[in-house]
Amino acid sequence: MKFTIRSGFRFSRKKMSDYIPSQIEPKWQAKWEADGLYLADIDENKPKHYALTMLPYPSGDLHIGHWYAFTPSDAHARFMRMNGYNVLLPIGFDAFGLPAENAAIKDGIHPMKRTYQNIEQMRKQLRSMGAMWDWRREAISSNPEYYKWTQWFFIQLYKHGLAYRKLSPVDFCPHDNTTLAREQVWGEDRHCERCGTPVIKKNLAQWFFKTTAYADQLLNYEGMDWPERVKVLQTNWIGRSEGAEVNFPLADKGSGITKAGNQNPETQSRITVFTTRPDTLWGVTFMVLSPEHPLVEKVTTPDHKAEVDAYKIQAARQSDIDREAVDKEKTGVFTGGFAINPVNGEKIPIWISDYVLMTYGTGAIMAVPAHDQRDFEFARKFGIEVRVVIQPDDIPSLDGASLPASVPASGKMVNSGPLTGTSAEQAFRAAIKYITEKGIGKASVNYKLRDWLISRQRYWGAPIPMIYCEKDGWNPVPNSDLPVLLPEDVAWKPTGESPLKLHPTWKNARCPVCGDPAVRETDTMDTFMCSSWYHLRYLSPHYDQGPFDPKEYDYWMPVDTYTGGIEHANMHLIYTRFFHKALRDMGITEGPEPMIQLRNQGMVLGEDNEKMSKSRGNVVDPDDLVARYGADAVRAFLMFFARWEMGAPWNPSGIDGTFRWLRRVWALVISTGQIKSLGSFKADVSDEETADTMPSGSEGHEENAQSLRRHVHQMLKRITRDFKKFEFNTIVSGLMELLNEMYAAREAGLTSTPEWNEAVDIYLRMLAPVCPHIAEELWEKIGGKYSIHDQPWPTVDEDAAREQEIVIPVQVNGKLRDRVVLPADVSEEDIKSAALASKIIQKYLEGKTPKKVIVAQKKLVNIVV
RNA sequence: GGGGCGGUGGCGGAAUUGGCAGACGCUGCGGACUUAAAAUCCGCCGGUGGUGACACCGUGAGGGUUCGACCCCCUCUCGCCCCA
Repeated sequence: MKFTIRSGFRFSRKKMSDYIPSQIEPKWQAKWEADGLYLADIDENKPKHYALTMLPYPSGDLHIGHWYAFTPSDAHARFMRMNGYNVLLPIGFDAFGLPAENAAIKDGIHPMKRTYQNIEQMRKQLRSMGAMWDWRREAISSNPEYYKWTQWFFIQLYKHGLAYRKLSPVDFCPHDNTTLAREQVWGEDRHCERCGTPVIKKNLAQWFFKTTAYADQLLNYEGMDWPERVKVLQTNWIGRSEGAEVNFPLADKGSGITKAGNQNPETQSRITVFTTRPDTLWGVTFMVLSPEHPLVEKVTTPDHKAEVDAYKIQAARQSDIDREAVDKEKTGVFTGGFAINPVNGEKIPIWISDYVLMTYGTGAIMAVPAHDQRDFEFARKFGIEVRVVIQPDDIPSLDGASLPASVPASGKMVNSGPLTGTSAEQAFRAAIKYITEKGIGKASVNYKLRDWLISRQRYWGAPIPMIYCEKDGWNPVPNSDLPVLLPEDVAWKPTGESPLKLHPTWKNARCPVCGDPAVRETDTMDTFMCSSWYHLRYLSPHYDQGPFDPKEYDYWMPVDTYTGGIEHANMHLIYTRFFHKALRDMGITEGPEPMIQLRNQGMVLGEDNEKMSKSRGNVVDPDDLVARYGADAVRAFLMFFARWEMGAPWNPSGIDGTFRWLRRVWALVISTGQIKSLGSFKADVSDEETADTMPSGSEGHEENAQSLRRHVHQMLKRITRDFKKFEFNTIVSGLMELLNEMYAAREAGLTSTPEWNEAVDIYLRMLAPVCPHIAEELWEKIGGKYSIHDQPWPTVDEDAAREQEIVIPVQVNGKLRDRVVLPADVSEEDIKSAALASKIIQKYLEGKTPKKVIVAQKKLVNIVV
């Protein structure tokens, strides 16, 4: 059953081996592994490249999203490897965390058992990707050898004054009597996920890291090749604003029903506010405290107590986002108390409202309704005076009583004591100077960034290594006692309390200072703590003299390329930067930043354009795809089907095209490259022997061979550029395009030329990072030296890539009318005359003399008539 | 309300950043091969008019700058994300 196609090329389909990924992929994966092909060891003779992808959580099933994150990152790492870098691409697991524990509460399987089962399963799935991970460096954050150092870092932060304990409000379910993590609070009414009871805020003593101490440093992105939008997200999240703190004394210090307790009488008799607009101090007509503010009790008069208490309960149930929404109807109650405006001595009422958050600034505001929209709405709703202190230049004199909305803050100051008459811009500085001199306030910088709350009332995390003694207070566990191991014999009663707290003996310890009986902290650490330093643990996951081997650190750090989802911009990526800077100040790490280059991938959505989820039934299973199309096709399709940083909805039939492409690659190389060893031509074409070795043929034949070579080198240039830019979709489309050219070249009978051999050679090397298995297999089949992944990236021959002829589009009045073909070295003058000489162009000119002829380099001619 | 990103054929997306819009792929249509189907191969595929060469229109809408705008500027609009 033989057949012939036009070129005279003959083959028997029965004899030709088909492209069957399942026959080649596991084979090569096993060989690469056995040969240690991807093990990355320190090599001072090569430039290093540390390629890092965000640490996956071992959910137990590899998601298409993992493939989307990992395989292009792997392709880029492979590209760097072929470019002569000693590349480290590690992998591991962010193995602590809530899901395993919640599942345990449901079905009784121990989180540890489940986690390690999941890891086993995911290792298998990950291996099917054919990525170049160095598995020796696998790090698992729930291993004691890992979390020992997580705890050690906690202690270092504590010793350097960057970890502290304080009361903080958390979401609390009054029915289950437990605190809840943010993701356990559901719905608009914010109810408990387990019992449906609306949650309240409750103050609990918890551990914090002083991220705010590094707020200004975190705003500096010097030398960081990070996407602009991530920097913007972080800048907004850190939210630096300059302003002033101003003290408002209480009008009647004796009144109120508080038990002042042991609190400082000074701070008990005044309200401190943070304002970004100290210039509007004379326009203050009331004050608002957050319902949780400690002074609320003190300022509230007995006749307002019932109302205030009721409001506090209601406010505690809402989320901060709901509370601050500008378009939300304002609510609040009057406390009955008054404060004194320190700049003019006026007595102003103190209200409470949920639009003031305890977590921003000081939890209290001075309200200037004329120049702040939220204050304005509040004042109008409750009939409070609106007083204009800034008169915009272009509007007639404003009257607070009739103002329809707050007015923007530029113009001249009015009704503002010493500031009256100055411009609003100058008034900002003048006001700060004034309050500083009078001793009623000072310049201040406020950040939206808060200190990082790391306590979790949970079992499956690294125990916080602190011990409390009645006599000596809180002290860190001595280094020699690290790690503080998690007990395995824990009860899974869904009490909501930390199982560590309920364990009969675990919390009992000796005070490291006096040796008396003491108790351990039973909370565990936020898993973001584990992921803040995993890039360091990868360097030496079993090292026991410290968190990492300094030799490895010196060689590999910093991370050169970090890839992952943009959703981590405000959490993980800020925490890890903070961590690095804190460690640097302790002399543990070096350099300003842990990760030089960051690239984000988007998200693969379901066919229905929705986020993939089991409940929606739109989940794409990568294992099924691999079984059907092979890992190479899945990899290539994920790189091809969308712009990587954008992501896109899944297209179920698109992968067919990618598979067809690989089959065409296979068929072409098998049928034409079978063949001789590569000895007959140098992949490295720099020694230019191609012209001599070319078989004699017709002129056209030679021309076609040159044209093939030109296409190959032009594409090599494009693909090299696109790899550097992480533009994977055009890498794959470029490879498809070049394959089409090669099919045409085969039709033209070029398969026995050196140019053809070079084309196949370069093609496979360009394919190798994208589809490592098929490239390796075909490389072997054409007699290439194992492994293709040890081959250098091909070099562009600029001369070969250069066009001999150029096609110049010619426009008349901006409309394309003709094209002229000219030698590549033509002068602009000749382009002009050729364009004008064109018959078609002549027709459009209708004998008129052009007003202007624009020759845009060698790109285009535009004739204006 | 503020900030960011985006809107290009039936679909995903290209366009070397101001110079031929729609590369590459999917879907669809037509053809070859086949007893037939699958697979494969070849061709067509933004819209309107025309048998046709061709003409006009066309990158969310409107305006501007420019010889020339998917690209730069202004106004608006829709979608997604972040912060309020």
